[in-house]
Amino acid sequence: MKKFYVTTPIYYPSAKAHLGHCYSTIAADVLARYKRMQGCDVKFVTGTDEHGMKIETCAKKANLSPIEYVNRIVAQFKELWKVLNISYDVFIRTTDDYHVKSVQKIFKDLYDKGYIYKGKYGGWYCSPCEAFFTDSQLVDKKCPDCGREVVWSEEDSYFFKLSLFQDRILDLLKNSEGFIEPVSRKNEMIKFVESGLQDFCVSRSSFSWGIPVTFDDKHVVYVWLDALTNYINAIGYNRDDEEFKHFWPADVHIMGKEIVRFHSVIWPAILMALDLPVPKKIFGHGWIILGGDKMSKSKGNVVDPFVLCEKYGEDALRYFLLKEIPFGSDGPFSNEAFINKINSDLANDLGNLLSRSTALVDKCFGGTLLGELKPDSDDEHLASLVRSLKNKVEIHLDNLEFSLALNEIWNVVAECNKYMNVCTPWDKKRYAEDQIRLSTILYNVLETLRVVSVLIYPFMPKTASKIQSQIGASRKVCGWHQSDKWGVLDKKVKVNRENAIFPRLDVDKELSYLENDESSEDERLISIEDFKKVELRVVEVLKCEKIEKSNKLLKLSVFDGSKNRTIVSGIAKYYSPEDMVGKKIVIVANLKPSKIFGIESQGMLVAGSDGNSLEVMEARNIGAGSILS
RNA sequence: CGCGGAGUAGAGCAACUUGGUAGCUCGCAAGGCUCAUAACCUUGAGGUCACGGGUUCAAAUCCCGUCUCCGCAACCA
Repeated sequence: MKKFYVTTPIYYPSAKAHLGHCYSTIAADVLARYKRMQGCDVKFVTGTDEHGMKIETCAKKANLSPIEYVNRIVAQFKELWKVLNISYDVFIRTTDDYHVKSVQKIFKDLYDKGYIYKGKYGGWYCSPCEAFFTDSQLVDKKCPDCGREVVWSEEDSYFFKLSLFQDRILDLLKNSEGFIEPVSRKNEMIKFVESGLQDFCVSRSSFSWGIPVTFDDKHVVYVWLDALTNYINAIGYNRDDEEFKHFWPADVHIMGKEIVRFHSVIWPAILMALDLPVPKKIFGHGWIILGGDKMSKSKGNVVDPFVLCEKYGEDALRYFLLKEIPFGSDGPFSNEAFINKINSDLANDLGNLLSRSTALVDKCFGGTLLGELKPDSDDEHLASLVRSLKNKVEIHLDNLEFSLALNEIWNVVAECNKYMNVCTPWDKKRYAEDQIRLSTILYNVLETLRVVSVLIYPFMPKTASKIQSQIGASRKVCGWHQSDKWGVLDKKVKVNRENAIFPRLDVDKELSYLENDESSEDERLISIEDFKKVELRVVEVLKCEKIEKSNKLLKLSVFDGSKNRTIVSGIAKYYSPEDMVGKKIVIVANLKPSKIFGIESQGMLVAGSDGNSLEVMEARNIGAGSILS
């Protein structure tokens, strides 16, 4: 059986996953599903790159250990992939034990072979930010983050001898057909390599959140040797030789164009140093541009993939990203374009085709076709288009031309809608004498839908199976290899008409929901009277304990100025009981008491959360019992 | 002169390598149909192809220059 190994980058969990992460991952998922359908032995790897100073800093800010911090964000990534129906085989974390061990061994091996040596790394250091910057990063010779003075500083570092590989890399870039795609990026990389490669730093001693260098405990492995080697470690390098040899080299690494350089220069050099083959293809896709006034106004957080999936289904998002933006070029995302695309392509074209055809089968034949066919010359055009569709889709998918593949499929959908308009199967007079012909027309439409459903499966798995269930196509006629056959569907097929697979959306309504514009803002405004109804009171925490069997809940005893109250709050993930005792915090004092986990909670504490971290509002200098206004 | 990409109908894009009446999708307008999710089908309106110059019988397409926008500039994850 042929193997196929596809990867996404491993993402940096310093903040929530965004649309760009979704884009790479969805593309990789489509390929993985496509190859599995074809019968390949597929390995699809994604994961997270969890080390580095930035994580260390973010964790400190959130008052967490680095591992606690990344655990939390990694959980969000995984949740998002679940929501998006991503069928990865391996989720590798650079904190995984097997990865850590392998990186240490790789580091040592390269050191022993002489590809890694000890040197000095210099940079502009900003001590409040604890960060190094290069000359070019400085803004007015000051720290680009905080604007303060920086000082030149040097530290010992291990370096990888990238310079040694210049000729071999250049040869690879120039002479390996299809190694970097799209080709425009290839020329860029060649220019870059020709300008001369310098050794790069592979260890740091200025922070500690990383994989320790086994033979020099001051140092941790820095970035690329840690991150890039995930691609071999995930499939068993230094651990499971058989598995590794089966899947390596990767068939394609998918990534955003900004990291093509590291994958096409540094990564092959590392592999060469390890005497391993280089990957077959590096594909650098374009970026999703978030434009438009409304979007930038609220800084892009309007585009929350979780919200989009929940509201419109993951298939709609998967479709939109791959259909609208040619893979390789940049393309815009806007809520408006997204909603419009759902309406035009998914509701009007595909959804409506399914709806009108199954409705007619119900109406004319009580849901079950006659079981006899009477072909006509009208059918030939449609049939031949359908038969040749699989081949076109495969060519485009093999070239990672997702949008072109979808174009071909939607051409057939449009052609099928035309076919119905020409054949007018709703015309009772026309077919009064010829029910078999009528049945045949509807059969042809369902057969087209069967093929379409199979071919869109990699893109929209859930939609594909919805269509198959509605047209009564059994699993055994929905294999990939049956998608270039015409007439496979049972001739006496019984349809199961159900709700619209993509209900038409009201654009204005959806936009105001998604963007919270003025009109809906009015409804959110409250009067001062409304506000005065809320009694905010400072209380002092006397006792605090974890509630047994719950993950999130703490039980607090507080003094509100006149009496003690019990408050149950879902902050256990962020605060330990010891943290809370003695704190003066703000509560909503006149909230109706309610029972949580069997305990009556007499108020609600006020806390702020950005989704990643949570902070309880404190009132340090106001006495317990004070009312806030 | 650091490197590279882009500027084409209201919007988003294609055509540029291999010069020859500017295509697609959405939107808009008119008509058809009425099975269907006010969906489907047909037709139409709308562009001096960023600007200036050059080569040519002929340039969005080749050459030179100008302007504007956007990435990259290596040790940033």
